[in-house]
Order: sequence, then structure tokens, then C-alpha cells
Amino acid sequence: MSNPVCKFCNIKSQAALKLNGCELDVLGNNSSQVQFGPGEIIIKQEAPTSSVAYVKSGLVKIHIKGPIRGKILNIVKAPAYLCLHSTFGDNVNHFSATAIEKTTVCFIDSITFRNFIHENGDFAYQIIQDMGKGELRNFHNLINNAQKQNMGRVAEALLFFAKEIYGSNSFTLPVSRQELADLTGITRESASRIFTNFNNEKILKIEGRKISILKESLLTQISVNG
Amino acid sequence: MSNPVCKFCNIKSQAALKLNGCELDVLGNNSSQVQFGPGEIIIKQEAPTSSVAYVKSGLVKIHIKGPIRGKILNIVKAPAYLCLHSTFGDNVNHFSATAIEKTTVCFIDSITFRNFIHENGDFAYQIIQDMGKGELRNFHNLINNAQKQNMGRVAEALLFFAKEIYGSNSFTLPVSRQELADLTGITRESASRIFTNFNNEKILKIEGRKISILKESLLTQISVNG
DNA sequence: CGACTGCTTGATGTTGCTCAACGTGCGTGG
DNA sequence: CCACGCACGTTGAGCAACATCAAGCAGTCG
Repeated sequence: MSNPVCKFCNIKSQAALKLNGCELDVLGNNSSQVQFGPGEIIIKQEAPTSSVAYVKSGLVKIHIKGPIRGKILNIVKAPAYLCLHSTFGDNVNHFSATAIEKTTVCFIDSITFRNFIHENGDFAYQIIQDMGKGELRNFHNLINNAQKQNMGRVAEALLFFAKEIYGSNSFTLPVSRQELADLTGITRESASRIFTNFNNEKILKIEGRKISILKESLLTQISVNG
Repeated sequence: MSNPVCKFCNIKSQAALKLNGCELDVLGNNSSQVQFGPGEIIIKQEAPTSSVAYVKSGLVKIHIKGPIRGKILNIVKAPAYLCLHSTFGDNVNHFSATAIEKTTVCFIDSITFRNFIHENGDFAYQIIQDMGKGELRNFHNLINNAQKQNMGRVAEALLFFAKEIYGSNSFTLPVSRQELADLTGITRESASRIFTNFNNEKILKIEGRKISILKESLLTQISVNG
């Protein structure tokens, strides 16, 4: 594997910015860059964690096979590391990661990555901050899913896409109704019903996967109040 | 603050074991040890994160004020760090931590802790592993809460106490019915009903908070199948 | 054109929350 | 000391929210 452009890559992670020229050469020699199309699996649940994945561009869903049905834990936008917790918490992946848009991923050899942590405190500190922020997001998710009811969850998810992913109140949903249901923890029928409901109430304008948020304040209220 | 015994403490964290004598002196001079009784608040949600908390002994619940009712995110047994994610993800605590048994906590000055990470790669690596393991546990929780129904959740919680906390099928529940409900995300009435149900079915023997698991395999099955 | 996938809609059944009542033990203040 | 409020626990009845089941529709691909 070889990826000699790390040194000149301009989408470095916060952590990689702390590496010096020599370390960046090592990184380049121990990583490889791969392209994924929508639906292609980047990381497979149960497989051994042989490398660290860094998403350079694109959009990825983190998901898991639940006891009953699938569950999407998170949607991650580049730039971000994927599943660091799995890498350092265990030696198999606890989740799968699948591209939902065209995505570029750098796979970094685990040993190399670990060495950086051991030898470069600034690098380690950035990784810890990253993990911390990620975990906070996930906890936030947990609360929502635990106590809100369906309309609130869907509202939450839509606002997430608008704010966090696209930065606009008009966007094309990158996931199917089924996937949205897996993300919010409801059935696809319920998701569908809530969509038509929001459409009728003129809170959203929906044309297939094209969504425009018309009454953001109301949607926010629904999201907050459960 | 002063706690000169760090050097000779025999309940050091995995991370602290990586510190040298000199660093342990610094740790001692920048940390303090505090005792908490059941119900006493160790970390308060929304308060600034001024120090890192290390639980030396005892049992702690991590909880949060939800939009509708409280939610217990996790029950943590010593030895463990508390809420590292809050410390590094943001500068206010996103959760509260409350002792549920007599608990000893060491508060370590954040700056000191950060310096260790920057300067001692082995220390940093242990912290990262800790965070990784913790996050995996939490994700596991999320899945359960998302898809199981009430009986399964209660079964899960009981097995958690038996396996992870007490290592025995007979134990005294350290939490009230209300708290168990907050942990599993159900109402206290539902919790109560399920308890009497399990008692009638002879899956458990219940006397107030004293619990004996009689049919572990059945309970496990209920827990797994939702 | 038929098979298939993704989406929608309606009818039905179940789960679990809410509300309400009642018992108990504990601490507080008259 | 007793009355009272308060947290905890249990049980029952009714209801709303959702999942499930079932059917139908539009678009697409071989």
C-alpha cells in the first residue's frame, strides 16, 4: 500500500495536522485511499479491525444488525474518522459502515496509527478530542431515541440533515424511507405516514426524496417536545 | 488540594500505571480524594468541567435530565474514569453523576491531565482505549433501548447487575423501581408489573430489593429476543 | 410484459403509558 | 406523640400510539 500524497493532502484531519513531515511520510507509506459508491460497504461488522478509516469526502452511515431489524446509529459526514472506538475498544468491528454517497476513504494501518499516539502527544490529544465529541453526539442521539415519539424523531432527523449535513432547508434525502426508519427506530410505514402528515400540514414540501422545510420553527418545536 | 498518596495508591487506573514516579508526584499535588454517600452528586450537568473524575471505589449512575423525564445512561462500577467525553468534547458537563453506594472519587485537575496526554504517549493510549471500550458499551445500550420491548429491557438490566456489577445471581438491587425505570426507559408502573410477572413465573425471587435469578437461561432468552 | 422494488394507505391488534386509588415507611413540624 | 406530607411500591382500567398485516400503485429493469 502506498499513498505518497499525504504530505500534500489538504483535507488532513485535525490530528494529522500535528504530524511533522517525517511522520507524514510514514503515514503515506502505510495508508491507502479507496473510492466507494452508494451502497458499498466500507467496514463490515464482525470483521477484524485491521486499519483505521478516515473519511476524506462523502457521506457514510454507521449501522448494525439489531436483534429484530437493522438500526442506523449515525450518519457521518466527511471529514471524520470512522469507528475509532471499535479500533481501540476491541479487535473486531462492532458496526458496519456503508457509503450513502460517493465517498473517499483513507485506510491507515492500525500499528502506524498506534505508534503516532504513543509518540506524538499532540496527535493523541486530537484523537481524544475527536472521540469525545463523537461520543457526546451519540449520547444526544440516545436520549432522543429513548424518549421522543415518532413525529419528534422524524422531525429531529430532518433537522439533522438540513443543519448538519446540507446546511440548507432544501435538500435531497440521501436515504430511503426504510433507512430513515432504521435511523429513527420506527417502521417504514410510520415514516411514510408522518411524511404525508407533515406534507399536508404544509410543514414540509415533499416530492419523492426532495424535501423543503417550510415551517422550520414548528418542526423544531415538534422535535424538541417529542 | 493535595493527595500525596498517589504514588502508593494500589487502585491506579491502567493509564496512571504508565506514569513515572515524578509524574505521580505531580498527579498527587494536583488531585484530591473525596467520599460520597448514596444519592450525593459527584458531577452536575451543565457545570463547567474543571477536573477529571476517577472512581476509586463504589458505584455511580450517569444520568441526564431528559425532555420528558430523567434518564439513566449508565451505571459505572469502580475503577473507572467518569465522563471523559464531556471533559474533552466540551467545556461543560453534559451529564450528571451520582453515587448510588458509598463511593470514593479522585478529582484530577484537567490541565494536569491534559499535560500527561500531551507528554506521555503511553498514558494517552490507555485513555483512548478506555474511551473506546466505554463507547462500545454505550452503543450496545443504545441498541437494546431502541428495539427491545419492556420485558426484554428489564431482563437485560437485571442480567447487567448480576453479571457486571455483582457477579452473582443473588443480589440487592442498588436502585429504586423508579431508577430502574429510568435506566430501562420505561415507567415505574411497567417496571413494577414486570417484576411481579417475573416473580409469578418463578423466573425471579423478589423480596423488596433482594433479587435472586432462578431461571437464568429463560431470563437471558427474554433479554435477547426483546 | 411480468417481476421486482420502493412507497403509500387502510384496517386491526397489541403494547405500554396515563391516571387513579391505595398501602407503606420515613421524616418533619405542630 | 400524632398528623401530615412525601417518596416508594403495587394494582387496575382505559386509551393513544404504533407495529403488523394486507393491499394497491408507480417506476424500473430484464
